[in-house]
Amino acid sequence: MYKQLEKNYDPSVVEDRLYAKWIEKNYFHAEPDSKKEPFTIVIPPPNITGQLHMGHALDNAMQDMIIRFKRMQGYNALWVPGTDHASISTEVKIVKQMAEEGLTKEDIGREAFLERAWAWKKEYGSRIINQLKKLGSSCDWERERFTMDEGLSKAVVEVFIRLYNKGYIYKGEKLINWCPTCQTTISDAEVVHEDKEGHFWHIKYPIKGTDKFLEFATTRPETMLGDTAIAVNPDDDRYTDVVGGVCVVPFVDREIPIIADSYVDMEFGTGVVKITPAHDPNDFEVGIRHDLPRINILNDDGTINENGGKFAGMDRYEARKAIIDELEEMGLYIGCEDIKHAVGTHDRCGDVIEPLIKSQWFVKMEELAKPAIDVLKDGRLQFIPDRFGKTYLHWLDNIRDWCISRQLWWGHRIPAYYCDQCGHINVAAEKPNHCEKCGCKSLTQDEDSLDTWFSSALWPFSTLGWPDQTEELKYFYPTSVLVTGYDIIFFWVIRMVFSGLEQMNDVPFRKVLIHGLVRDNLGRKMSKSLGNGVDPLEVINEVGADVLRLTLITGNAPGNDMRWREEKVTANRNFSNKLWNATRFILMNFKEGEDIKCDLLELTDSDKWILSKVNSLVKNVTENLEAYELGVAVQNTYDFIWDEFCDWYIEMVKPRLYNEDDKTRNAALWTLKTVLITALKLLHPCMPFITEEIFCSIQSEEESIMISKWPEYKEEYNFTKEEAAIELIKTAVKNIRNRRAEMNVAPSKKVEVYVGSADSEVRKVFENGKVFFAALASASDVIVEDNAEDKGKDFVSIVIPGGVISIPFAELIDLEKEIARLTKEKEKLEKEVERVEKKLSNQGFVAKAPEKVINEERAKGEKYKAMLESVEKQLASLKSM
RNA sequence: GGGAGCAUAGCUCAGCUGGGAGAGCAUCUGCCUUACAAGCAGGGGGUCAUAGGUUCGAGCCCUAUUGUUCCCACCA
Repeated sequence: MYKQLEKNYDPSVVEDRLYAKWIEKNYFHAEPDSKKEPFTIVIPPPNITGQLHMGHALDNAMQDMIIRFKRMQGYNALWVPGTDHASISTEVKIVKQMAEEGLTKEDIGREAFLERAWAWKKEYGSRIINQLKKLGSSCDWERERFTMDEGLSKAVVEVFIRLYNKGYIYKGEKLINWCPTCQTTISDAEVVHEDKEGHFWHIKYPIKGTDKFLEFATTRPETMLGDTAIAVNPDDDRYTDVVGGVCVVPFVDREIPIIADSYVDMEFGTGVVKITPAHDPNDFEVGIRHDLPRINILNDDGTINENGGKFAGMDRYEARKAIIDELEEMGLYIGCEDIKHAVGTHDRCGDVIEPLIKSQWFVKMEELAKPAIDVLKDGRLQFIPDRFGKTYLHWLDNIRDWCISRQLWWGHRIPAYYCDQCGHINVAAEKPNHCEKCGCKSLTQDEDSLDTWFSSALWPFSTLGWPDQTEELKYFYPTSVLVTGYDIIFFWVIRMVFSGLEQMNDVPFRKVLIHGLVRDNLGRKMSKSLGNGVDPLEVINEVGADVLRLTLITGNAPGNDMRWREEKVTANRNFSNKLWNATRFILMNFKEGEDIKCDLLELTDSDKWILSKVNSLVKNVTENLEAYELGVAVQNTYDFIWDEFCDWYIEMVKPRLYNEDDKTRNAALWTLKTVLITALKLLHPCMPFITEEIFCSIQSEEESIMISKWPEYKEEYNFTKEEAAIELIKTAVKNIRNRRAEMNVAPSKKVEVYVGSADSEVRKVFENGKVFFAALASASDVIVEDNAEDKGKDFVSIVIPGGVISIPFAELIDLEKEIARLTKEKEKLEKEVERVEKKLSNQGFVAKAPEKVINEERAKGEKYKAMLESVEKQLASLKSM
């Protein structure tokens, strides 16, 4: 009936075995079922290029914890897994791989390239999935999806067409972010502004027809090759006479107007700004206002193009230097100052982004953003913690159109077909036979592909079958909660929200649980370049997934970053060891075929105490999990198991277990088992493996803890009186241990302990708890008596609430020390009494504080007064010796 | 320039709607007590950043200040 446990718990063996069992039993799978309430999570799909790092481990540990909790609670819990094609990352990897063979994309062509990419996906795409399994993730693997699989690609095309037909997607010539390294456009969200050391070059342009100059400063001198105006503020008296004049751009000898525009800040620098509409967002706007030409001076690889005259062909930085050199020779260079300024860089490759004008595809955001703002404001969407809602709103309030086309091959190709005859754009799921405008049969598909995030934006509904109206979609959408890091709100969360609202007319998820970053032990970001990353798989190999998960879940609040500390791992490993050994101990005491059914009436005070404790814990943990306070929930379970259950209850129960004749032995066994199973269930969502292993060893009715019923708070397990009784005994035990330690009494020395109290209730408590009280207090015998008077010089006395404990330590007593100790005790109690009395004599307190608080204070006051009286008596008696 | 977070024991961090300051690690003392030395028992250590305010009562709410971290932003 009961399987004895191995001496040591070996996660490396157990975890794989149990995971295989869960898979085999199909526990992770969920089907629509109108009789049950759904609870859905979609995984933030990891990149197929990715390897599991601590961020993934945290994110997925949290999701698994939530989904396991909900599954046990009786929800129809579905966790949809999958991966993202990660267009840029993957393409870069494949290009690199080809480069080693001396090949380029152009060499092999689009089709062959895509073949390679799919082969790559096939080989590496499952890697991170297997790593998620090692973590214990209870995803429904039958529903695993990939952003480029057939169904999801269909969804992408469908959304593109719908948005295009509504006018939300358009193609236009705009200033975009260009990455010269990756040779593609990127969205605003992918540009990170980094403070970099740079130079501020002061230059002057000659004013045509005069011998005067206009002086200005720039951080990018090479852009002067594309200057089409020079601007001053209309209110700037210094320049009123030159406005309307013309400057000459050196090298290219272009004549450009001197214009007045309020965008120019008079206070800054010389109050003169060169205008390059083709390479600067502000200048672009100025250019529109003044109808200026836009001259692009850059090639896609970041070199200067033919518009750069003699500098054509040079790299942008090379040209920068050459221009300064030549300006100096021409006497147009004034000087240079070192400055620190924000430079836009590509988040993937780190290269400096060049703003330039290209014809690209955009999603018009204004209309789409509105409902996304509304759902947060009206509470249909909620961030945990709340504050991230502000980040979300701020971004949406300032949103600009989303550039979705990428000059990449790996991804969803834009479903737009240009008529070779009339140039009309035909947007359709399949290549049309003829142009819808002119009927011409020759059409060419757009070469570009879509931003990776365009497909992941659809993830919450595309994975459930959309655009088909599947049962899954109807049942599981909207999903319940999205778990992700704060660094991904802009990229993904926002785009899923407006996409869900637009296509499904409902939020994609009701809640967004935000977590922070896992940093190294010095608080630095884990990064490849620093080499400070901790590999979660190594941690799993060493201590198991349970301990990894426990370490990630505990000790930090939602949304906050956490530090990875080796000591914490060790402490948590020790906890799992503690749990294992506690179970071993319990199982050792069960006998084959023993009946452990038990009536509540058979329970002792201590049984009721721990039952009552675990009952409160059930309530507490459930509430915390429901509020997504995962760390608090687990911490409370941890504390309960270690402190209350192991350190106190098991110790209390030992004498009963060791004594075959003890009539309450069965009650003890029943309580041990009941409490342990309850605690295991509470711990299961966080530590799925060890709890399953123990659960299956200690009881035989159910086949798995993960499909067992989540414990519920039961009023009949609420034993307030017994709780108080045991707390009193604990106080007595602690005091006795303390005194013994202070007096250096060897733990092996056992002496009688007298408990004196005038209160029959108190006497009853100690009578009832005599057996374990003796064991815990190293007593050879416990004598409970109604005499609470001091026992004189042969005894050490300890005052506890409601009574006095006396221990015969005559030979150990140092009268002076004892008097000093009691005097200190007396002073302490006097202070307490004073504090309570002050509080109770405060009219405001008595009038306004809740009754419960006042009563508690009164009770404390009485308790302390009685104890003080007792201490005073003792002191007097000692002093008289 | 705008916004947010953090500041609690030597270290790393909890502290849920305001009712007498907690954990882990570290440290000191004593224990191989038949589940666990990856353990047990006991101790020391905090005017909860500073200054005001609200309240009967503030680590928690409000205001300001200091330090620190992060996010957003087109000052050339």
